[in-house]
Amino acid sequence: MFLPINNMPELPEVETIVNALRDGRSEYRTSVVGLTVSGAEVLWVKTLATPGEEEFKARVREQLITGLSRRGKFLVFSLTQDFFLIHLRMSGDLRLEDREDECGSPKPFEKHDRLALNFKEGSRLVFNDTRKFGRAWLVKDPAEVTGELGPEPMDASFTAQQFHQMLNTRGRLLKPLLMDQTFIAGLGNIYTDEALHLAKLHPLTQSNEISLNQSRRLLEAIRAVLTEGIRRNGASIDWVYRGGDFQNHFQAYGRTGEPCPVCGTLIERLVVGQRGTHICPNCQPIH
DNA sequence: CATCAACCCTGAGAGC
DNA sequence: TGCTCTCAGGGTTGAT
Repeated sequence: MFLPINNMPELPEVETIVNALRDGRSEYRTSVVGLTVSGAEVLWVKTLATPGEEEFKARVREQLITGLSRRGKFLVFSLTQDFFLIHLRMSGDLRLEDREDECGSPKPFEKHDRLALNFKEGSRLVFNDTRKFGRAWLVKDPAEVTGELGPEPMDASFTAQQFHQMLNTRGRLLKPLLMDQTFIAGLGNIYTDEALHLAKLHPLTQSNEISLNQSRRLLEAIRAVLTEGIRRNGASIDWVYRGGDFQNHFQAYGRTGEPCPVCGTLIERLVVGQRGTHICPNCQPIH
């Protein structure tokens, strides 16, 4: 059975990293908020989406990190003059570490390190990304990057009625639509499969055939799996995000051929929208 | 507007 | 053992 070695950060993983990095918890011993950038190092130029390397290095210098938040799967660092955004994509990860070891000699970069912000305080934030899919932006307005994103699923002002309306005004297959970041922000392959299983909906259902009750159930399921992901990460970021036994908690994702925890029927794998998809054929019948 | 395939990459695992 | 081949993943882009 295929199990991800990589992080595959979705909304809960990004939320966990943002909270830990902002509050100086878990492996991040201090907060990044309050640190001042003294310089930047670009180890893989394509990781930097915008601006170009030289402008980035010049512009980011002397800026103070005043805040850190999340929008969809993007980390959004507020700086004195700009916003610095990071998308971890498949394999991205962030380290906050001292630039020197115990002996006072410069700490070398690790394999797959792509980008680093050095701080006046002596530490650095390193973006490590094995598969090079991750990206970073330095922009005046975060909307330049996140402007097209759909609503935040955990936003309390986002209602089932709105969700139902959105589903019904599009004629799309349910799973690809949920993974479309301009439709709703933050869901990836894992949490989409989990939410559909919990809501007892088939991924190939037409979005405009979803009833108000099903929309309500689906939104509740999305919130439940995201909340569970956040809660578990919050309880134990290291083993969750670093790939411990977190997959044991999934009901459908990655469990091809294993019994559905609800009814015992064997989980099946299909491909929907070019993505590996896991369903219980009994709990999630095609309508 | 919706769908689909190619692309960006690496490393794990299979087959030989 | 070591080689080659296939495949997984999120999101962007361009064709239909």
